[in-house]
Amino acid sequence: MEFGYFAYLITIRRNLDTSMTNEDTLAILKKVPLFSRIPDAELKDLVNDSKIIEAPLHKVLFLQDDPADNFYVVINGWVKLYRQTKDGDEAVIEVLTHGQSFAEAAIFEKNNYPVSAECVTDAVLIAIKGDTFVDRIEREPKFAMQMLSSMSRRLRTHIDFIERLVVKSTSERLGDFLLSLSSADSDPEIIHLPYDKTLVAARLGMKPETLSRALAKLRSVGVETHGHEVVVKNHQALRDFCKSEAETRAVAS
Amino acid sequence: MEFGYFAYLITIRRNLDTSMTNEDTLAILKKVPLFSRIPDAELKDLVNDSKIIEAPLHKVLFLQDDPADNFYVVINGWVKLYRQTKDGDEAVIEVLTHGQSFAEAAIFEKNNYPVSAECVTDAVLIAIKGDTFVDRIEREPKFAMQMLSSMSRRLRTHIDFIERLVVKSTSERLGDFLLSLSSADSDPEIIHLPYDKTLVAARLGMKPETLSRALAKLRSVGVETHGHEVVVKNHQALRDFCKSEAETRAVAS
DNA sequence: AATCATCTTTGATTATTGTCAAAACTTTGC
DNA sequence: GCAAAGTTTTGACAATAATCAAAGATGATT
Repeated sequence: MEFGYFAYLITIRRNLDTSMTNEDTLAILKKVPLFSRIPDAELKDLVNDSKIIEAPLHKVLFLQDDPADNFYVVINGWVKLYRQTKDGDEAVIEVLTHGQSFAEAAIFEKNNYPVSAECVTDAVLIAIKGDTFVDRIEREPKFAMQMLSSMSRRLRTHIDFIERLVVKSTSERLGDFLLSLSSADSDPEIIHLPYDKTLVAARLGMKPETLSRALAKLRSVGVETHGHEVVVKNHQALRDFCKSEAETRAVAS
Repeated sequence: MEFGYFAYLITIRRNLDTSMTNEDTLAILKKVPLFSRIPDAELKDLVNDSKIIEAPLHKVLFLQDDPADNFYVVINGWVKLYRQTKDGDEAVIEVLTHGQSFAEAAIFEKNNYPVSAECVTDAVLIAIKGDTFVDRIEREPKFAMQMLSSMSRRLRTHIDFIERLVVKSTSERLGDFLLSLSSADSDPEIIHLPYDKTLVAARLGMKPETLSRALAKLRSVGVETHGHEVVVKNHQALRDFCKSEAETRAVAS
């Protein structure tokens, strides 16, 4: 599926260079898990509220406390959701990629965004107008159910994150993260870090220096690093090390 | 409103001692924010899926990974949601009280509970059968919207929690917590801790000893403790100390 | 290939929080 | 009112992670 998805996105990108037709947008929406079970007729309406956005690296999509007018689906690239305090400290809440939606929650109750969103790679997104979408939910229960499922999944990832912050050490959190990126179970596996180590650190609630040292600690359970490639030589040893229960994937598949 | 609510609950409790009628249950449901905007006719149906539960202190309502058959609304008392690791470490995710619902998310997608739930006082709750409720959502969009609102509020409290765990010190977190319990803004204010300090500590992601020391640190910004009573002598000083933005309330009002 | 900027690692040190043990304080039941 | 159980605080110490500074890598640009 990965390959099909990306091949597909190349087509999309070509279209973007000229201009998107409604049919293109519809085709994209159908690929998004959040909308996969929505009948075509409904989706066609939704296209009118949707805008495809090509955003460059570092593009800020919105800032926390901005009025929430849109919610987003990532088509391609990576987006970081974060909180910033007055004195410049940053807490990364999530880092999302293709197929994942965000800021759905904010469009209910005419709220403001609880986080800021910034592209950490060049990215392609769909922005969906909030107010009309809310109307649509009220009319089409399938939308509502999809939304509820999506939000309960998000809730779960937050709970996982909180648990780890509270009970796990930095290297255990890193181990969990690596396992969540793992797609095979056969030793050795080469894992490609999807983004900067600085961002990985932030995403795991630690400083870059600490990540470096956490990575060093994992060498004793057979984890080797070469730039963005991480080699896991013994999955079971790593799982044991971080007392890992079966993990939720960090990346959409 | 507080007083009305409690007076009301006394009535409920008397009824429980004998036995609950459907009318009693309906009256309770109408008081719950989650259902406040649902038409009576709909709520009457819901009563058939609902059960009033009187649970004693330490009663475990469900364990994480149990199949999620019900979701709950707290009528009275306090309930703790938590994660437990194999080696006995515990992460408290939330502590809830009257008017607040929980485990709604789990009933979608026929999932398992992501957390365990335990009463930390004697408590009265409504348990609502999940599967029929999901059907009801699909038929009645107002339910869906209420649910979505409720879940987006929960999402926000989790994001707040994550942010604090990542960027704030233990005493800043404690300060935030006290401010969230604060109902007046006039100095001095006496705040009553709603539950054990051990639980407050867990709820803030720290050890009891650390809470004790955090409390000691806050003395320098005019916070005094006498058992479960905490006196805030200077709200502004406390706010400055924990760089507090306007806070979400920790307790339903 | 050389330069600049950025990212990553390492080292030395400090700050924060956790651990373990004991003492002080509360609460509850008798 | 006293014992027993449970909570909270304090003290000494250990472990963990952050900070600051510098040195190595890596990558992009010319």
